[in-house]
Amino acid sequence: MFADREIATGELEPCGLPEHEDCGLRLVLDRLGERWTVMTVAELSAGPRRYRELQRGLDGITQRMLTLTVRRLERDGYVSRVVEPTNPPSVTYELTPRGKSFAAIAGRLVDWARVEKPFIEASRRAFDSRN
Amino acid sequence: MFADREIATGELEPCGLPEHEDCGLRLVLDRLGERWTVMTVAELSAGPRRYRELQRGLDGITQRMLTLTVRRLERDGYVSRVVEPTNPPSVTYELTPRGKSFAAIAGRLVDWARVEKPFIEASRRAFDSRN
DNA sequence: CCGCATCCGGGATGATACTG
DNA sequence: CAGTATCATCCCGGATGCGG
Repeated sequence: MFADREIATGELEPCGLPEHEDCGLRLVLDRLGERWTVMTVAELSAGPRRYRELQRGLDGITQRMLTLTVRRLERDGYVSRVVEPTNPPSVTYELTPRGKSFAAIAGRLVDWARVEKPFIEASRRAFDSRN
Repeated sequence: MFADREIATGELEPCGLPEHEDCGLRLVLDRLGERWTVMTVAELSAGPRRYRELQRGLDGITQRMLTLTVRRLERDGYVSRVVEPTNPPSVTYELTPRGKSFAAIAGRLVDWARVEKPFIEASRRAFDSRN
């Protein structure tokens, strides 16, 4: 798993890198783990959005968290931020090619999660009643 | 994206659920976002492991975090935990079918991350020097 | 060998208020 | 409209030590 490869030594490197490091995984997982990232990417995958639009689409997000989320996505190159110097200013967010590629992966996760949800919940209940 | 579906209202529900909820996403992302989950699953995808084996495979993990990580994976049904009542006891961890399915998704993430890593780092540097 | 208990710091998140 | 600033809170994760 984790892509085909040959292990000359017979030792399997689970992450697939000789350095036995975490590859660039943290780089990606750090974003993925944050509360609003996936929902924000999902929202933007439907098309460019302005700040308030985005906020309305993300039920319960605060302005602070929205700003932080899009900033970090911008920093990692998932999202582009375009400012129109009108008055009042208009800021539009849009997925970059990398963002769209990321969205495709995230989409699989979403679909998988939707299918597994009831079973995971059942597992938790079973585990909790055992303990 | 996020699987094909029709939107009767013309309104796109980014997460794909009428409830405009986060689907079962949090359920999955809560695990995925945790620091050792993916590496642990990767390790176990190479085969069953005993506690210490697992720890040796996960460079830098503390016992506390290892225990927490496998417990939560067990609770959600990704991992099965088998105790041999020997002396001293022997505990073996192994991926369940759900765990293997999850590992396949995580594997895509790992591969994607490995490819994108240098570009993401470059994006960060560019962003940081702009600000 | 396997795992739990306790203490602790830092980052993630949230509530609220304010600004060009 | 599109953010900052500030304060409070929570919990992950690390360090350490004990127990079966």
